[in-house]
Amino acid sequence: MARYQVGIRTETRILDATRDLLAEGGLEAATLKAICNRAGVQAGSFYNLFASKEQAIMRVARDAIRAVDPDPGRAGTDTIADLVEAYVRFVTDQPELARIYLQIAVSGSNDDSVARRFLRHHVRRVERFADALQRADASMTPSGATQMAEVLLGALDGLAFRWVLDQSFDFAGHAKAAADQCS
Amino acid sequence: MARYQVGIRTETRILDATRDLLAEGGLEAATLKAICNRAGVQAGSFYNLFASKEQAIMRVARDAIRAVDPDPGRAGTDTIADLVEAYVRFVTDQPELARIYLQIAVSGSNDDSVARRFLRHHVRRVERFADALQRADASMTPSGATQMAEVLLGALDGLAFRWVLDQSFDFAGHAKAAADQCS
DNA sequence: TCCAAAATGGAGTGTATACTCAAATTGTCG
DNA sequence: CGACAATTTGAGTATACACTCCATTTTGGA
Repeated sequence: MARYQVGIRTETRILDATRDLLAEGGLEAATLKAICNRAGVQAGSFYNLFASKEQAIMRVARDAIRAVDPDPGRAGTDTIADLVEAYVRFVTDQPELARIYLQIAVSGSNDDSVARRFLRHHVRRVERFADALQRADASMTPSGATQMAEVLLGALDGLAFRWVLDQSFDFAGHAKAAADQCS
Repeated sequence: MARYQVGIRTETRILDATRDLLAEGGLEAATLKAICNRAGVQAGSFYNLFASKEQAIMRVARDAIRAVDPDPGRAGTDTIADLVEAYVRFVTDQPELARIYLQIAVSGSNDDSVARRFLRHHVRRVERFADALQRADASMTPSGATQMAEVLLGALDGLAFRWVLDQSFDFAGHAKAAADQCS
């Protein structure tokens, strides 16, 4: 029952290929054939390791979602500026991953586990932002901080969306402006 | 070359069918077969009127995008609250269209005219918002108003995105909170 | 060294899709 | 009416796709 090394290597090759294809051409480019070609593998091998194409894509997407979160080790100590900067860096460093993030979230997958996963991460981020807001301004009520965090994160998402459509947009500058409005 | 009435009627039937299908099941539900079935038309008739399926969808999407804009007749007189309310109403009244709006914009379509169209409308809306902001606070510089309008619209887009994923989210309330932060 | 489990190749299946075309039908106008 | 263009039909084409099957090869532990 123990897995062979070669199988594990093949798995990572497939995941790498999937990630690359998603980054280059979005969901539509990530066909089974394209994935197998790029991974240097035949369909049979793919299905020896993954139950479906979607499963491979979800593995990649899950990692992308995780990457949006700033360093979890610093939770409870980071400022709003830190958190915003981490978000901006993720989006600008990995624009295609950011697009995939949006694309999958909005694609109305038959399997809504995707949406739920996104939401879980979103909620966690909101908490982190709200925490930072409250540390900066002790007079803020918890629910007020949460609401403001939702708005700020919404703004970041929306500005990222806009930047994905038009990369000449000054995403970082507007993100900072959004953060400044919360002080 | 003059068009017969019957052809015009068929065209609207096809567009109605397309709109309904998009509203009910998103892009994935709007297959050629489904559109033709619902319109009571054969594939040949469809292609007598439209060059491609995408063309029909774009016609519907274009109208939907237009609908996001509040009454153009009141441009120059409406308040931020008016504009935000119009946005909220569009999203909550037509959730599927809002999803398609996001879906098409982010899909990295082979034809980037879609993205450009979205951007054009976005820029127009930003101007409208910036105008309202400046009317409310004359001390605001034009570029400051534009930046704030971008942030506010970004927040609305982001909050709408969140609402599309989780319709129990209080979109209207947070949208109002975002608007209030701009006063 | 042996062998069962794991991995692989690759042809093949089934299905859904957008789209075409020649022929038949229908609408308009002189 | 009669001619002719606009429209419609519906069977048909081409293609892309995810996925299966299974004989063969490779792996790694006993």
